[in-house]
Amino acid sequence: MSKIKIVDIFNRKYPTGSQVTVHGWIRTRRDSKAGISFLTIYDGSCFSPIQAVVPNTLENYVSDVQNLTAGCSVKVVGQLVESQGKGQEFEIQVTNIVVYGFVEDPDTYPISAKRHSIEYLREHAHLRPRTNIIGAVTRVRNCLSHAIHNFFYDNGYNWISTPIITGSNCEGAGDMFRVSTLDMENLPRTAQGGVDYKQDFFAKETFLTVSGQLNAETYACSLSNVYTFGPTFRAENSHTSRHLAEFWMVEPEIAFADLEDAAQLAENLLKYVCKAVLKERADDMAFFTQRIDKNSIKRLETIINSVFVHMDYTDAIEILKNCKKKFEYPVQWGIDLHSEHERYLAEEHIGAPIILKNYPKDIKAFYMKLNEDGKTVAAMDVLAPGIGEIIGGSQREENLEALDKRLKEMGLDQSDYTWYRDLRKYGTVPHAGFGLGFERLVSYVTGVQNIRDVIAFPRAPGSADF
RNA sequence: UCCUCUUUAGCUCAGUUGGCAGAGCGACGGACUGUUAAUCCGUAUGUCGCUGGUUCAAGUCCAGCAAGAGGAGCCA
Repeated sequence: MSKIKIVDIFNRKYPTGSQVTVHGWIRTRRDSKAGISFLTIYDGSCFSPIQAVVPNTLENYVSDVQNLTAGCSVKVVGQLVESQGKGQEFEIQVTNIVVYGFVEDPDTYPISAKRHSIEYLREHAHLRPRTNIIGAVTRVRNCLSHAIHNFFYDNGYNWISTPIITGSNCEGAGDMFRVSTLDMENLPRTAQGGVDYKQDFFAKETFLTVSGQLNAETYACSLSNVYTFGPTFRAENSHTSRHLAEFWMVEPEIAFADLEDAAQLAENLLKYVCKAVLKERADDMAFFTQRIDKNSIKRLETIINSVFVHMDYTDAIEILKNCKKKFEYPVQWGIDLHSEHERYLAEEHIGAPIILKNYPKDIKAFYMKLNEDGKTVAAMDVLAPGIGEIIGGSQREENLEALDKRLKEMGLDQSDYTWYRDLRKYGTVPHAGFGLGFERLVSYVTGVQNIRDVIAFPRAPGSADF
């Protein structure tokens, strides 16, 4: 008698006739007057639940089995057999059942067997992993996460755990959360009346990171190929279906590489992880396709089988100018593209992910490599239909003189970037990288439209429950 | 931060011209059944988001507030 995972039953790890023990939770109970009850039990190991057939001859049939409702936790022991009924391959003929926990007041149990709105589930974030949809999202997310690590490991990348707490407030990617142990009710003051951060824990102002890129660059400039994969924090008041205050980001950084290398890496990575999901989570993807978004599987196949379209910003502007579509924001060279423009390019003009490259320098960050035209930088965005920017990256400016010029142009202080500038002083190399929003990837892959439903406990402005 | 929409039973939602608070599902009780989101019969369930106003009368009209959702901006 072995304690097993339900997934291994469907993987035929145990021959029919085996004695098995399954631990899990009740999805539904159906009683038959033939003297048996049918339980569907899930343990999270795969999408499908297992059916357990419980005879009324068990001594706790009336006291326990007859009182089982959705959400009760049980152990069932019995023989694995081919199902006598239609609808499932296998079932367990139960000889012993133990109830660990009943559901107190089933009438008010928030997760009934019926369908709930995704917003309702979000308000019960501690119970929603019990649902089909969040269970499936969780397994796909896990699969994507492992696929990312596998991809980089197989290609010789080192995973760098860059710091969560940063003393640099010049990472340049948005508003930051302050990290402090100072007593907010009684702040220490300098002689000038400002807050005296010398008395704070790190003896300076500190924040939560908005990007691991600058730190990752230091390791790329010695280990050649590295990546970070960790939490990222942005204190922006964004109230949309694709922003979180706390999210996970994948940031590869490659040395002796240019923008084209980074673009190729992005394409290879996306194709690799999509293949992994199709192969390893076919059950969950079938569910998403059936119930959430009928294009879920097709979308992955499109990514895998297509060559990503590359397009220069300058050409994109021409396409937008010459297309018949009316935009709210007028198009001209030099503007930052708006959602409506990116959507048109990815969804209508191409209909697949598109890599936009070489943006005007004035709308991009200081560290991006200035192109020979002197007007554009070697930046790229990967735009996915339906979700927008899923990857943003660039070749980095490796020339110290050019970097300093850009810092000055943008009103930034050289002295804040001492260690970053050192990389250009001592054996500088051309290098490039990008950031992939992990939750945006999970959202895109599953078809679950709100990013708050693809992370366990979403943090957003005005919302940090659980 | 701006614009739009939503808020009625445990859940999903109807509620007409201002006139007795409704349905489906779930829960509970029963019937039936190797069942499949079972089916059939029955029962109970309400601060109509909150506060104020108009009216003989407000779920419905008006004002304010709150929460949620979608879009914009910012970005991943």
